[in-house]
Amino acid sequence: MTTARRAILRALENSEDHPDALMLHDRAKEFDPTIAQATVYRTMRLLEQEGLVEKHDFGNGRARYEEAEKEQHDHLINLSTGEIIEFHDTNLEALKIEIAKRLGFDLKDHRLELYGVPRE
Amino acid sequence: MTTARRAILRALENSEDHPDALMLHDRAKEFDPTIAQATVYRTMRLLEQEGLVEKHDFGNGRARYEEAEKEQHDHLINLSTGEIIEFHDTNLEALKIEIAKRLGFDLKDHRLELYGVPRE
DNA sequence: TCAAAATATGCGAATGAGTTGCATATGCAG
DNA sequence: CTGCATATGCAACTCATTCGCATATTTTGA
Ligand SMILES: [Mn+2]
Ligand SMILES: [Mn+2]
Ligand SMILES: [Zn+2]
Ligand SMILES: [Zn+2]
Repeated sequence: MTTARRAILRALENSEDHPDALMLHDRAKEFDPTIAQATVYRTMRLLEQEGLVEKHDFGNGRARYEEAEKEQHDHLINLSTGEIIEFHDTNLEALKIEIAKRLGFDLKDHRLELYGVPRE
Repeated sequence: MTTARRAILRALENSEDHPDALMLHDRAKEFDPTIAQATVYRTMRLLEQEGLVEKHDFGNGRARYEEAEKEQHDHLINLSTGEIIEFHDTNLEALKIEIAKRLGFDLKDHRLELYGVPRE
């Protein structure tokens, strides 16, 4: 456990949004001003492999991250503002598993994003 | 409508899978041997913007394409083989719309991929 | 049918997120 | 403390995709 890693972990804990690696780099600098981007990339890869972090691709070119501990949820992206809204739906979870099963598979992972505009 | 574009369209029509730009380039060469990769990229971007093609990211680095649709479907990726299985579920479609509505949004787009391994 | 205007192409160079080699610095076990 | 294992910073690299530009093809419309 190094200074750089502690800085990144803290940056992550303090984040309520879904930051990308560059944002995390900036935020981690507050705790370790000399930290390099490469270290952020390496650390995020490590954390993801260890299952401590979830990596998302919301289609803006850069991967976005969040701590894995939270309860299972999916995301709705507000196309007007870019805001990311988290939601959880039990029926949906069950349905995903059931669909996989119907096709002869055990569901190991999934990706679900909804893109919408606010209802006027 | 140019020779290059016709070649790409034909390559796409003849494809039953979800080819990436490089695969399409190879396949299009059959109809226009001098076609350049840049043209494939440009044309796919155009087709996507026109809504004639759907672009997917199945997490292998390269974007995958298919004709915009036959009928609405989602994808299950067999993690053991990489095979892509298409499926359609009415309940799921309805549920996605309903969830968006519940959150105060009109659903404009969505992305759903299931990743699974064959049940033993 | 033809020439000019409009568009698309091929090529190679550029981009940008992410990765990696390597010399140095840091962390940790003894 | 010391020594070895591991992580870091930096710069160079990768790889998919985009772009500039000179040239070629298509389209327009007289
Ligand atoms: Mn989820
Ligand atoms: Mn779909
Ligand atoms: Zn989230
Ligand atoms: Zn498909």
